[in-house]
Amino acid sequence: MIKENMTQNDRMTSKAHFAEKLRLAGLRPTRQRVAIAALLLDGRHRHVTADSLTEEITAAGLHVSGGTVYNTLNQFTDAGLLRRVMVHNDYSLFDTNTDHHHHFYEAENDQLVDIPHDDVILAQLPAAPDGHEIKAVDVVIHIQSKNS
Amino acid sequence: MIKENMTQNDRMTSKAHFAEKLRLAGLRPTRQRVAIAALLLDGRHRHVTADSLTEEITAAGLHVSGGTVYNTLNQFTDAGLLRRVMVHNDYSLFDTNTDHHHHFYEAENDQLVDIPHDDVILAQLPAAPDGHEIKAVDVVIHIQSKNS
DNA sequence: GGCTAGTTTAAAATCATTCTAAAGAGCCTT
DNA sequence: AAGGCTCTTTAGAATGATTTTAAACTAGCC
Repeated sequence: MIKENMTQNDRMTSKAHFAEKLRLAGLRPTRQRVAIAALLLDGRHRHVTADSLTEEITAAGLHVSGGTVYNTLNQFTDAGLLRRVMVHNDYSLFDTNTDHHHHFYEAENDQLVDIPHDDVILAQLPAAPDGHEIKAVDVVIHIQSKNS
Repeated sequence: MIKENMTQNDRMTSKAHFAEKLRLAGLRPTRQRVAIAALLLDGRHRHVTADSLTEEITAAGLHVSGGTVYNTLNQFTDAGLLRRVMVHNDYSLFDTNTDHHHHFYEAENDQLVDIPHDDVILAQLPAAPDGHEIKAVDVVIHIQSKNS
């Protein structure tokens, strides 16, 4: 999706690409949102926190205020560009992979690992309560290192 | 497990019952822990927060400091007497049902509903990463009211 | 070029949860 | 029943992630 060797022109193209992506999501493509989109929405699958994202932004020689980092993560999530993963409530984790997939979570190291989507989890789901419909199914498999 | 019409003697018996339960769990049966155990570990299945538990304690004409409510919930959870449910990260939810079961979660009303355990969820689980073993599998089915 | 609504900002506010240091209570031993 | 040692509880302060605030910007439109 994003090539290794980008020319100046490629960079501009991708910037426009992210701006367009934001517009389609109903978000005005501001400087900050485009910068964050370029970091998070490049197709790579990973998990970020408000903190780790701020570090990335800084490493890229940019600056975005803390409040905006939080707002942007929430807006991207609401727009379906990111997915919030619930594994603990110390802080929020966001997944750049919005496809339907599940996670292994190792509490010892607060480590989250994607479950390859071809490692299919077949589940016979119960019907949603009356008047309700299923929006999403989150499966978190808690793991721990073997004390062998 | 706990009868509707308890005599003074039954009450004392159940108090001893909870004290014993705590001892077996490796927890010294203090006044506060026994009181909370009597409220939470009576066999009824429900979901509580530090806040809702504090209200219950107050309603029962008792007082337990905030710090102790939190400590006790954590200790009960570590001892396997309660189960922590991860559905959002606004505050912690504890489930008095420690049996293996899953949940429906309705974000609109922050409502958590147990999935009847006979509504079996069959899942073909992937193998845990090398050197790890599966400790628990949490399934949360997010639901929303139909806009019919 | 300028308007206007939506956005960003730094700083303050919020809020659940944890920590602290001192006072209290199980419980074992005598 | 008293002593004592450790574990608990307590109220209040501290922490830390996240949200809110009010004022300074800016994207997109006329």
